[in-house]
Amino acid sequence: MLEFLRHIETIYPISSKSEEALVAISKEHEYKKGTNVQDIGHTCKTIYFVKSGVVRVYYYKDAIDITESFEFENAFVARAESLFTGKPSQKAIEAIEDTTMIAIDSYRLFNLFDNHPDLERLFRKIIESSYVSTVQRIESLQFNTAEERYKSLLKASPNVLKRIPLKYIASYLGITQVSLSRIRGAK
Amino acid sequence: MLEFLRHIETIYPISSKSEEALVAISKEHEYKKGTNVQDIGHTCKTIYFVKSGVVRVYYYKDAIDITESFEFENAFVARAESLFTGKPSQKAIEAIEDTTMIAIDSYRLFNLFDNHPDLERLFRKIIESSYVSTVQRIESLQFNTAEERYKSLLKASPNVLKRIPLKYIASYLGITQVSLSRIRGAK
DNA sequence: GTAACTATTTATCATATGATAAATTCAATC
DNA sequence: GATTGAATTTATCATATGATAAATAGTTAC
Repeated sequence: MLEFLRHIETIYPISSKSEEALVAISKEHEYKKGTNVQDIGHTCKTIYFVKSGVVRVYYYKDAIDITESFEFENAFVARAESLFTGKPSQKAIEAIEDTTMIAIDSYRLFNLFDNHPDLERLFRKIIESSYVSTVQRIESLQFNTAEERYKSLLKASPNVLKRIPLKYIASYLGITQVSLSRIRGAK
Repeated sequence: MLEFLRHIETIYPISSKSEEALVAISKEHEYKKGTNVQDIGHTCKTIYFVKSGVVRVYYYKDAIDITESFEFENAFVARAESLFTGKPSQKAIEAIEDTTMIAIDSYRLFNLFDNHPDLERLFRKIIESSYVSTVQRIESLQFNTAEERYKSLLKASPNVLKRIPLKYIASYLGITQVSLSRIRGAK
């Protein structure tokens, strides 16, 4: 749990009482490569923190597997559209490597907010930065070519390329696996 | 200000003291059709609430005007990437119709959060739902065709079509104006 | 109400990406 | 370490969308 608390401190430092309360509703879990952390159709009641490994969020469009996002060490993952609305999610979370995650019970977390305003602030800030990166992603999908998107991903997160199968990267970029391969080949 | 407070109540009801504090840092402004509410290069220190009218957020890519989003009555607008990072924004906000907005001073708002946790919760919820819609927009840009995107926009917000010039809708959908015209014509 | 300007449509041609299939490389399992 | 299956690349053809230009429709300002 120490890494978890250390990472949180870089976002927004919270009191030791709040730390204790947060730890009390959090549990560490391990997932083998290739297994689902959460399944499609399940209502999201957990916010995860990736301690080690990588996960992806994916869904199906016309029976085709589409990767919505990746999350590496020291990042939070949840299926916001289900977490914040209470509806079943159309997405799944899968471990791409053997992954250790810290699972935070969202129901109990939201209840903590009443007596721990610093926790609410922490999670507000987490959502804020997720929001900012999501908006940037829209810009990239709106008018950049597939090649531009690939190159800026490569520049921004070279580790993605090293640790993630290309087929997942392709759908993340909004193109087919074959197209991505062609773009890489073109040099 | 009444509509403003009434709308807020539908998101998360706040105490009357918090209402007062919020009103104290908010001001009503009017913008003529076609004028910029905020310019490119300006650091965003204001959160706007659209009372009447429509605005769009836009930026330039290779000297081409791209509309990132529209906001109608009873919606909040801000340039998050600047507001939350303190950096100058690469985007502008423009009134598409004569528009009345309520401008909330973000610096003073964030300071209020310490003594008004209900205000912080309100704005956390506002960001949460913005985040959810942004993620849905990514899905639509990731693997839907231009025609699918146009049709679902038409279905989801028929008023967009009525009140927004097509050239703005085109770039919002990630296509050129000419392509959008073709898609509409194809019928 | 006309002139000037802007928005939208239509047409033509070019190109990036999709779809499909096959070949190759890589990885996992016994 | 050979076999099997999965991931990636390569090739071919089809198509949606881009780029450009010109025509038409609609709006604004005097």
